[in-house]
Amino acid sequence: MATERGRPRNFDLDTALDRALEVFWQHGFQAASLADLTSAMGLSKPSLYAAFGDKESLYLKVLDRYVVLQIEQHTAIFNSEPDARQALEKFLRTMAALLADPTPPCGCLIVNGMADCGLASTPPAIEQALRKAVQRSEARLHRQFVRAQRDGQLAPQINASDLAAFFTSLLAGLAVLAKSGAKRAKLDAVISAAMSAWC
Amino acid sequence: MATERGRPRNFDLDTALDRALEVFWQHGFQAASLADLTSAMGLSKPSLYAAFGDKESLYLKVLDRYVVLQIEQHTAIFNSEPDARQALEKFLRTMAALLADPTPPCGCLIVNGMADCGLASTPPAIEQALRKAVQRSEARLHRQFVRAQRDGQLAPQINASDLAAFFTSLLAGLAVLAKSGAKRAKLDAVISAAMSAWC
DNA sequence: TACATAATGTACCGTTCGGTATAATAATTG
DNA sequence: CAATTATTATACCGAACGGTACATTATGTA
Repeated sequence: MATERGRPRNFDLDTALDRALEVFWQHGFQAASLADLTSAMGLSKPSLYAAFGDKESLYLKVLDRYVVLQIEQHTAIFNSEPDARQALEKFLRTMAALLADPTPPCGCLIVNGMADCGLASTPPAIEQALRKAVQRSEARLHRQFVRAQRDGQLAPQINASDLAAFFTSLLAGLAVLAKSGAKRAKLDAVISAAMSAWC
Repeated sequence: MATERGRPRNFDLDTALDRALEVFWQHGFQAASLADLTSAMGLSKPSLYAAFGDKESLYLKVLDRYVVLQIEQHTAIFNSEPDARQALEKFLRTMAALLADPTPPCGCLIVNGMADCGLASTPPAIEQALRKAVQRSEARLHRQFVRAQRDGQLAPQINASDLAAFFTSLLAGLAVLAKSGAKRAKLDAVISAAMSAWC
């Protein structure tokens, strides 16, 4: 039989993950309690454990989903604008608008989580996954810049890796600045200053 | 009598605060337990409460001390170099070296704490103090840039406020990048790219 | 209908948390 | 040497935590 045996679960895995994403995004791994999670996801603790494992395992699934969605969004923006420099600026300003939006969740899940990486506070697997998430985001920018250089839209003497690191750092800085209460105008001013690194 | 009555405390307030600073720096406000704090500070819970109040009050004292020490350090670096642009770069590279140092505490206390600002996770007073700490740090840079313009070392058409916001964002980004495992060479590359915003 | 399977709600476990009452101890004043 | 005053250590409190055992209920197959 290809059909599932027994009682099927009456909730959707992905939507439940999205609810969990919101909770972790707002509270972080530590501060998000199982009560918060089960309440937001609309299921009981045993159901949560049966479907996603323990809290750490759930966070890792949520983080992976976040990165995938994020990369897709970035790619869509880059593809919507043929001029490489304008595409980057459009990408940055879109991110700034999202970060400056005061309605939760605020900031960036990865940046928020990275701050909690310390001693015993965060499981090693989570720290590792967060580091990899930053690398994935930076690699996405790197690919974009290499392509721009190949297309002659970015000066060849510029180091694409360094530029990717710079703009990754910029995004993280914008996320922190936004959480500190900076309005969108300030983030846009920062972006304008940063764009001078392009050429 | 000007002398204190009763048994004097047999520990130093400032050194105890420094120990608490290390603990909060590594673990953040939430994850730092009273057991961690009393152990590192070398005093019992009642002594801690008598001297510093509750955990939130202690954190606020620690944060204020951190900001004061930080601003002093920044000022010392700026004063050690007459050329404004070189002073800024020296300042940034010194910060990068500290951030990239793998021996704990890692990152920036303010940036780490800012990430935890969400819903019920962090007391409002702490969020407010963290925001103010970012503003203080940015104001320190702003003063430096205004002075540089007055001395003719920074182009007058540049907006000093925007530049201060940009380099504040850069510092936050460097702190996050460092926690994600970036080596000092990468941070230095980011700084080199960022310095193009100066002129 | 009867059985099998899996998800569900409830109640609970041990641990750790922040914070405090109590009692003993050490140091300064007269 | 007493008396005073504040610090100290121990033990404890209620609450919240992550995680789980158990019995129940709902859905599928035959």
